Amino acid sequence: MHAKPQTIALANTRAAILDLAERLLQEKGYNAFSYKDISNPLGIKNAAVHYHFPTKTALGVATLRRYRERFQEYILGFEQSDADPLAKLNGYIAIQIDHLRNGYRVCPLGILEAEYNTIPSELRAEAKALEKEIWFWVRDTLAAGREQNIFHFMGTSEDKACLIAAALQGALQMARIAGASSFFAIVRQIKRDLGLKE
Amino acid sequence: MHAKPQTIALANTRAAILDLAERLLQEKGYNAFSYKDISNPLGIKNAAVHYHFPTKTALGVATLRRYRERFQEYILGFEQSDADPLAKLNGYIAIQIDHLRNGYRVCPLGILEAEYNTIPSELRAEAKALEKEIWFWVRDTLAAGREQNIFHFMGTSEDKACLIAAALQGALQMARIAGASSFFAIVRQIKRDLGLKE
DNA sequence: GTCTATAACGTGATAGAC
DNA sequence: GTCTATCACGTTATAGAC
Repeated sequence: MHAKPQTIALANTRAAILDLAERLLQEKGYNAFSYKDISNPLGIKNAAVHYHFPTKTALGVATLRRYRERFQEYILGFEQSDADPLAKLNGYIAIQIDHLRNGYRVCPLGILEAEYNTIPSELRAEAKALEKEIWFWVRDTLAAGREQNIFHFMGTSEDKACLIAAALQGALQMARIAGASSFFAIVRQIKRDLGLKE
Repeated sequence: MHAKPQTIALANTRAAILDLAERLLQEKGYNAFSYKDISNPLGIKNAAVHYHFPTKTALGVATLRRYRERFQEYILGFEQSDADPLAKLNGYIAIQIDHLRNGYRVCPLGILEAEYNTIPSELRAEAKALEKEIWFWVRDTLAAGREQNIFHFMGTSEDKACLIAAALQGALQMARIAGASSFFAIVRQIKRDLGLKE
């Protein structure tokens, strides 16, 4: 039996498009990237991109969904290894640091929230789903950490999860203007406000 | 002596354009609003907008500069009335609540940071100036509040100012997806983490 | 699957009349 | 100061050949 080269080629191109779309989304925003920004670097034509993703909305949705699935796998890894809450928090922060170091990308959520009134409803729905998952996970991690006397804070873990998620999202954006040091200042302060040792 | 009607007319149109541009900037972002979005509601033609602001860059810069000057006047009012640090912090939060209640607008800084890689350098410079002013003022307010035993927190007021500024910025954005309640959750938590009574 | 070619539209911007 | 008219360009998207 022979392998099916065309199927492989499809998967590769598709994945390459999604990789680039994800990067462009985080670097420039949904409105500010075009099919040309995708087809040119890949050495293909915009019609080829349309073959894989008929509309820009479909491309955006697929990009965000893949990002979300990757996040799910990431946190699943923590559950399977019985990681402690601090390791989980550090893991979430590590994702943001990765974005920061990778060309000052911002969280896709932050971009889509900023552009919220101008993006298609399908994209909004995907963003909502991602936001919910992140928030649930941060909240549970904070609650578990407090129960184990690792984190110390006043108020509900719901409120604290909102604060930390929003602060990290804002931190990545702020870093574009104020530099990477402002991002790390925020991470330091988040940890102090959880009663963690420096 | 007669008044000069044409001068007054100019000032009115100019101000009306800036009002609308500011709203559009905070609601849709810099890239997503057009001259048509401005001229149509005002009942004028796009050429008239170009008369007052030759380029979109000039319009964006003027919009942001006026926002910054208003902020300067706002904090000057606090200095002249010898307001205490808590009143100042609440004043800053009140600006954000005003944005939230006014059609889920976000902080202009947040929008411009998200679009940072796609906006003209003149706009970036204006955003930097605004960011600096806000940060200095929040930092000084936090430091004074700690000295007066009103605020209580670990770490430097520099770090804490970064955290609070980023969190409020992220809170306005998050509210678009998660609703206004998530914004107020973050405000509550910020105050708790400053050792303020509920 | 990818190409060429093109459609249909919106954009920022300008020239010149009033 | 505002208008009409127009330009040059970039955008998403489609039809049909290969």
